[in-house]
Amino acid sequence: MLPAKYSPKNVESEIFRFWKDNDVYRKVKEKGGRKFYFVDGPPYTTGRIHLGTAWNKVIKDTILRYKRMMGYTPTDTPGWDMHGLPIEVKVEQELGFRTKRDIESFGIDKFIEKCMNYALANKDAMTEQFKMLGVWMDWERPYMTIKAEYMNAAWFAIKRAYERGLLERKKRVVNWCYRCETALADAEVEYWDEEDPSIYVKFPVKGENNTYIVIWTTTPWTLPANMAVAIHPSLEYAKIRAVKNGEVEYLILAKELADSVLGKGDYDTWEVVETYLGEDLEGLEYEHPLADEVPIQKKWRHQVFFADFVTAENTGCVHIAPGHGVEDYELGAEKGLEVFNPVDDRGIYTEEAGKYAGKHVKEANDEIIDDLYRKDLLLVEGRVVHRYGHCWRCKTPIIYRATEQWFIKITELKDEMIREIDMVQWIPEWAGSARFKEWVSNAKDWCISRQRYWGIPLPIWICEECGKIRVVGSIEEVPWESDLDLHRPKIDAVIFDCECGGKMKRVPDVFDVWFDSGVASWGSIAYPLRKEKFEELWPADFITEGHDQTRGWFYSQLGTSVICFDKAPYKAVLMHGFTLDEQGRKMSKSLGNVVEPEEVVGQIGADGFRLYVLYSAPWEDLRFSWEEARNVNRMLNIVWNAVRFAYTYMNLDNYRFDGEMGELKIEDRWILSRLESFCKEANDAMEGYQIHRVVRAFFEFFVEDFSRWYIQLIRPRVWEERDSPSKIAAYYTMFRVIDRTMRIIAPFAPFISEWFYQHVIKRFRDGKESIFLESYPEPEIELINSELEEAMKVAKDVVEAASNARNKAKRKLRWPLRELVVESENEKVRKAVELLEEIIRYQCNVKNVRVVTSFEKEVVIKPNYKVIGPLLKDKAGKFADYVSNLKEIPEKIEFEGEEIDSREALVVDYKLPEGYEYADFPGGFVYIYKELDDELIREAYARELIRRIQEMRKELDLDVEEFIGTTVEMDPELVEGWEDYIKSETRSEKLIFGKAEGYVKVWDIEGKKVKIGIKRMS
RNA sequence: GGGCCCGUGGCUCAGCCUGGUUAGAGCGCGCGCCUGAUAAGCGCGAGGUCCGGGGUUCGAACCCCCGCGGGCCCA
Repeated sequence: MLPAKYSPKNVESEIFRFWKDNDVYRKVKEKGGRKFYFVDGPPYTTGRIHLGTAWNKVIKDTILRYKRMMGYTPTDTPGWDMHGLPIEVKVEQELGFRTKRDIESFGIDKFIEKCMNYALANKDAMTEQFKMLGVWMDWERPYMTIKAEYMNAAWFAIKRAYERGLLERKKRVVNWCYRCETALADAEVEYWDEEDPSIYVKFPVKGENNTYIVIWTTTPWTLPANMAVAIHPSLEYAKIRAVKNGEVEYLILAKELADSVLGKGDYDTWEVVETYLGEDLEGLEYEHPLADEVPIQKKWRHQVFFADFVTAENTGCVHIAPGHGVEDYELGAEKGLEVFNPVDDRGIYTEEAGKYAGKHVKEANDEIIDDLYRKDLLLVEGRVVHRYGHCWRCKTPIIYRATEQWFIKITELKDEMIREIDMVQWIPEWAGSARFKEWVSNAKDWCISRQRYWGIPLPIWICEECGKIRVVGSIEEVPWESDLDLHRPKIDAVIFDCECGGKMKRVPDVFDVWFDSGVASWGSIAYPLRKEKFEELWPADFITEGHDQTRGWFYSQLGTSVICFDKAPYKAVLMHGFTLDEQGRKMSKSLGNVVEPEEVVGQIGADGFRLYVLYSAPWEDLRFSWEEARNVNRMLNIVWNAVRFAYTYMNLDNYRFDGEMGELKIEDRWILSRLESFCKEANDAMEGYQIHRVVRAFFEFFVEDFSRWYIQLIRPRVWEERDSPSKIAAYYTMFRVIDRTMRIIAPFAPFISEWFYQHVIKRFRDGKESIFLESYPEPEIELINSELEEAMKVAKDVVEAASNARNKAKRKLRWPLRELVVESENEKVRKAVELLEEIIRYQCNVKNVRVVTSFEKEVVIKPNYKVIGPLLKDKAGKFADYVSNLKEIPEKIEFEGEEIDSREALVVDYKLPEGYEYADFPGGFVYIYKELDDELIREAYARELIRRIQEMRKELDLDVEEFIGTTVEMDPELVEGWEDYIKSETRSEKLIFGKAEGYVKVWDIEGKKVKIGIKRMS
């Protein structure tokens, strides 16, 4: 016997042990087959997996297992993204560090060691979590971004970029984190709402008294670096005469914005005295508002320029600081402005900032506002809530700073990248054609340098004497012994001799971590250090990641790959969604709505977890719901029960699956057809990576068709004689269904399918060591009989309708009825009912089934009181009289001068011949004859009796085959003629009407007291 | 301001690409039923302006356009 209840825990621990003890994973891998290059997007080694990463790996594992069963040997090297700021920040926190100086004095070597150990420990912890989900990857041999052979892949790429003229060192405004003291890529900036100062500042126009250009800013700290004002050439500007406390001043700003701006200040009156287009203002000079505080500003001329990016917002005049803004910088470059940046790495003003030197920019805001106020250059001061960028790891607000950085000129590669996007199969299609293309076409040059420690060192050496650059493209050009010794500070000690006789030193920067993972498609197979695999496999056949990777890994890989090979590194990309909580919110610690994968697995098992996450469309966000997760578990329980049913009887009969079909009955042919239809659906869906369709089809087939319908139909057949051809057919059919279905669903639910393979499938036929050494079933199309499938649908509908009619007639199913009539004008329906008449008769518990095109019933038209009541009030009664004379529904009703919609006001009922009840179904109507005669009642009583004896047998915990003696205290006439039936159904050797003996219970059958006694015979 | 996605009973979601009976499922709710797969299971019922508005079409949840609401990303 199989365990009565499905216990995921027991199933999983047994299978884990089985796989481990027998080294199954290795055997499956060694089976060999066609190549399939899968690249794992490396999760960052945070130490814990969350629902999203768990979902991600489950999708991957399902695809890999499917591919293996399809005869491929997919690469299944898991990856780990191990460098970067997040780990540095963690280690810094652990050590209580606040700045880079703390790290330097602690020792970079020791710091790096800490980071490495931290990353490695996290990797190990996460590996265990992934294993728990049943993910079969080569955990012993992962690829890691910290390995020399991997770092080599990044060096190779940067060298290629350099050779192609795509690597550039330039001063640019970058996102800067002053806590981490490093540049950040756009992808590393996270936006959320924050409150900042919002100030309107008056810039004095040169040579004119009391005349000002008005600008607006949320970053007062950038004003010391102001170099210009930008306006839009075709926007209308105005000079406003404004009066405050009797004093007059003139303000220049966009005309349409004047009232709203002036209204904020404390002016008494104002009026437009002059208007001009932006272009008339070009070249207008002004004095820097903080020229006294920042003396160096007196060196430069300040004037007004055009810029297209100016919009009619705020004042229409934009403060330009080329050292602190991307657009500012670009405008500055165009107009030849100085890139003035008086802020250092830590966000502290340098000496150049004059009076503000030594202050932190965020602290200087207030002082600058005060100074402006004191000088009467502050029109108004307020606060504003707006979206502002933050360092995505340490959450510090970023600032913009012009610094020297290393860039990849993505802008020159865009066309090629976009062309390559079209060569890739995207699932869903819009992930590539819309979302990713949009991102790439807006991409800017990629800043790849970081002023940090824990990362792949930039392999760029510069001569201190002549400035010559050497980009190293292979680790073989530098001394290295072990896997892990290419990090800082060791690599910093490598010095080359320059042709000029000078010394070449390495640029101290490390790579942006996105560059690390960007080279995964060859780094993971150690190219170019080793070449064979690359030549055989590249590019990847398939990758899958969440939609956040549009700007992440999909992008970084495409960029590096186009640089190195002019080609996309992947052929197919499945983009999946995000996991959210039930309300659709992000899961976060602060909201307290985080659900841990272990928690889910603990409740419903790994198979349950997997099927739950694979149940909905992968590209949609997944709102996690415990309710739904448990529901999947319930369905698995039905699967368990269905298999257990089959097993129980096949086992009892020592069944052997040898291809002998016996005599297949129509329901057998039906479920075998459905099996192949399901199999076809699964195969088709998997080819298009429509994973959820397989899971849905599986439950539909196995729970709905096999368990709820087929097994109900064949229950009597498993009690037939051992060599009965009909029973053999049932066994053959059930076995085939289970065998094939388990193999189809194995990639999705590996534990339960392996368990059934070991305990059920191999019990009745020879097999392989593991289900994963079997091949994935391909549909046998010739067994599909769509007409029969259609017909069975009709039969099911009829049975449902009959059940409905019984409900109305208050006739429970145990009570047999004389007749069931199906009324339909549809030829297909009639044929189906005739074909499956026996099934309908048995399922509906009726003696006779009849099909007619038209049943003798009378149409009765009644008023719909719900509608006409409120409408006609006291006239409703009169209306009812009027309606009672109608023979058919008229199009329109004119009643007492009112026009009434007949569809709303009338309801149709049918008057049936005496004794019938009806219900409708999609093909027509079903009628049952509900009257009982003595013969039916005797049968009904017999069944009532049987049912109770069965329950008593169970209460005594009797074996199914055990014989009993039964004594019943009731009028024997009630079941006359059914004695043998009762005896055989209940395995009673004797049935005596007399004093109840043995295990005795008193029952109430339809109001009659009946005492039943049973006892064991042996 | 831009791009993408989403909006279907109280809840979670299929269906939409490829238009075609009366729009489905599960959960929840109400009423029943069944029972040697059984601390399960099954049926029936109530509950839907398929976000709104226009268009294309003989026909739109589905295709197109314009809105509204939500999410993500970008500015």
